[in-house]
Amino acid sequence: MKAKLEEILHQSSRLMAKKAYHGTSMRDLACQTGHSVSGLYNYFKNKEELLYLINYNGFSAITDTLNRTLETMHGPQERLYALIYNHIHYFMAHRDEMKVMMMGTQEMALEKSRVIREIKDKYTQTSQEIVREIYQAETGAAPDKKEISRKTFLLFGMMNWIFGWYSPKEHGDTEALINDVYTTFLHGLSGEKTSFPACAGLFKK
Amino acid sequence: MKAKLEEILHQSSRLMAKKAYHGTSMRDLACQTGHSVSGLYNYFKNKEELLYLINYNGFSAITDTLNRTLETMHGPQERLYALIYNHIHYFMAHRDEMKVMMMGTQEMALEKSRVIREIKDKYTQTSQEIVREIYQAETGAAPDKKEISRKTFLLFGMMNWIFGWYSPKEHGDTEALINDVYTTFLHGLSGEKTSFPACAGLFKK
DNA sequence: AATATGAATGAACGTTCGTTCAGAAACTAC
DNA sequence: GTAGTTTCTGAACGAACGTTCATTCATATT
Repeated sequence: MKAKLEEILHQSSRLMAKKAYHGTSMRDLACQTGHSVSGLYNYFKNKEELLYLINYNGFSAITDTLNRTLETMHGPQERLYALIYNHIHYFMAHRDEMKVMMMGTQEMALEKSRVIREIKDKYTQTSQEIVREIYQAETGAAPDKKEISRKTFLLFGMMNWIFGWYSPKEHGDTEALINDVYTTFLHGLSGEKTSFPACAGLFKK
Repeated sequence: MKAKLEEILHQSSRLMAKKAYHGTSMRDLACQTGHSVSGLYNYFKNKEELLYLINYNGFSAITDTLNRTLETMHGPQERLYALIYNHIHYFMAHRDEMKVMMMGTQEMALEKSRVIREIKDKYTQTSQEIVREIYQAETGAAPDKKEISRKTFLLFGMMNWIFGWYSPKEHGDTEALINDVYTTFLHGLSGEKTSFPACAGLFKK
């Protein structure tokens, strides 16, 4: 009953990860899950709700495990590592769901997309807080709000883009990946600013 | 004539950036461009070709400007900065196109997707070469192929994810963003590896 | 003025879309 | 074995999809 919905959500993620939301038809999904088309509607109200449930379950899971982990960690570096470890490990175990979750909430009803946005905002806020703490701990300087925001999103970029290229065979195991992200971000954060004003002028708009 | 196709491609990017490929209908596009539905077919063979042209023009432009710029730059740091500057500036000026280009080539005919993949592969190769050079220059160590590959993709992640969050008002101007990416990656690359083996055990699978 | 050329159109084609619904099938409880 | 309940299904719905085509329109050439 509940397990069947979970299976439908997973298969739905597999299809939508390949062909996107509008490219995946209810008939495709019925074929993939072994149900009839009409039978699927016993488990959810409509197609749009599928997208919502995948997003809701995914983002809820990732924030829940992070918050539970952070309760026992208080050092800035450990907390940053926990954030990265949690994020990447979740997405490694749910790559199709991840891709669907990256697609945005455009196709959802307004109220549903607001629920998802709130979870994401809270996750972003937690992450920015961790980045702010470690910035202060590493540099001792007063953190600029815009800069913290930018750098947090750069971290997200490194982590979220993984689904587009990573394969263990070609790029090493997950631990190496996590360490690269952690090392890159930590040292990058505390590195002194280096600009190339002379260089920038060389490019024509 | 050619200008009208360019305009159609741009409007197509705008729509597809919002609603994805399958979510954008020929009728939507006709309405957006002011043409009739059938009139659009004077400018391209079919809908799938639209996706191809957006991708081809975009990736061609970005690689062409990069290659032209790299011809006059020989220092590893300058070359890295040029890569980042070129990538981010192009995507800032073509955000909708960028989003479409990130959607992948799943909906294209096989031969067309192969053309796109070849351009992307060459761009990746050039970037990896730059990263390899700077890794050697900064650390003096022999570069591990897998590590270079991973870190190059982390750089791409920081840059490609920008379209999902950046707004000048909230996160500062483009130059600050470019500098953050450059600084983060440069210092992150040469930073010594820091791992948390004790920490990793704290997480349950 | 007549003709040739390419651009643009409305109507229609056959498919496929998400969704519904009356009823069959399967399972429980008495 | 019968009645009640839940699970599932095939057929069908109207709407929207990408694409085609016989025309019309606009412009340029002779």
